[in-house]
Amino acid sequence: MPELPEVETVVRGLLVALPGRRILSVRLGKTDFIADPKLLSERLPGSRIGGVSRFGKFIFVELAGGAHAENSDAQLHLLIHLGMTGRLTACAPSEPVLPHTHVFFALDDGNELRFTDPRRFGKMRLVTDAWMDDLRARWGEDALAIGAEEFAQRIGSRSARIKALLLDQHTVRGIGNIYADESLWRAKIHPARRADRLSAKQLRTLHRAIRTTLLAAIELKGSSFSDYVDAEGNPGMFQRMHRVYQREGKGCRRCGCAIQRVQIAGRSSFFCPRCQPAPRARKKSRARG
DNA sequence: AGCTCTTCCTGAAAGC
DNA sequence: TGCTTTCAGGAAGAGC
Repeated sequence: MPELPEVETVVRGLLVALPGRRILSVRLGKTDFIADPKLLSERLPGSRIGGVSRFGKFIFVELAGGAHAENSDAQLHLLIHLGMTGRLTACAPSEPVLPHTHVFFALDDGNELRFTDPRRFGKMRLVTDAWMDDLRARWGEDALAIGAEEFAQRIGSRSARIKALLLDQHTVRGIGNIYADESLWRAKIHPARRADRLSAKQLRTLHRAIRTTLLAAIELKGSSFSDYVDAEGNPGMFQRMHRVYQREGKGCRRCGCAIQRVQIAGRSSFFCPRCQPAPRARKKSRARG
């Protein structure tokens, strides 16, 4: 399940293989996850790849030129989301093709960029600079870029449960189920707590916990459970460091108490019942005086 | 408006 | 053993 650290790892790998390369041809398999497959095969051939960067869980591949590129306003770039099982790898064309590989880009150095995605929760589309500007302006800030103050501002006034907000990409971009649980455990905050009932100190602690967790995961090249691999096809190592995720019934690494699991926002949420105390139900307007 | 639930998809794992 | 059922999850869209 690629979240921010996994996507960051893929991008770092692609930065070695892609910038400066020209896309010679495009070959497509299933295309129901591509916004406009015809546009993709028409416009990409001839494009030169510039930078590769990450925004939340999106991979942004900057392009220059390409077929029918009359003016720079119409320059299209490639936006890719790995969804849950997406893999983006650069390799020799002679490498065996994994099942569910739906996109092949032939590159001018003889290598091939492939997109593999069994579940096809991934997304691929060509976007203009204006489209990207709009995305950056209207959607959440990247989880590693956001400051403590803006984080508290975006989160602190909301009545939704904190876990649901961390998963909502319109609030903060890049956090998924694994790193939401790991960050909340680190910050000692129960996933079902209402965001607007967290103290300012807890919001600061959570902001820091998210940064620490994400940066540590990037160091270890992400978490691999089922499908995730980096751009070279290697798994990450952070899953060995997980404190709560997928550890139901096992001992909390801080206090030894058995990790519990609840459903929040339709997702399994793992937490320590002792370190992360449950929210207490407030009684409505009890008669005073 | 804001929040939560449902849906998409496939393969691994659990259940019978 | 082999089939069926359940579950996992990102994010859009529906529903409340």
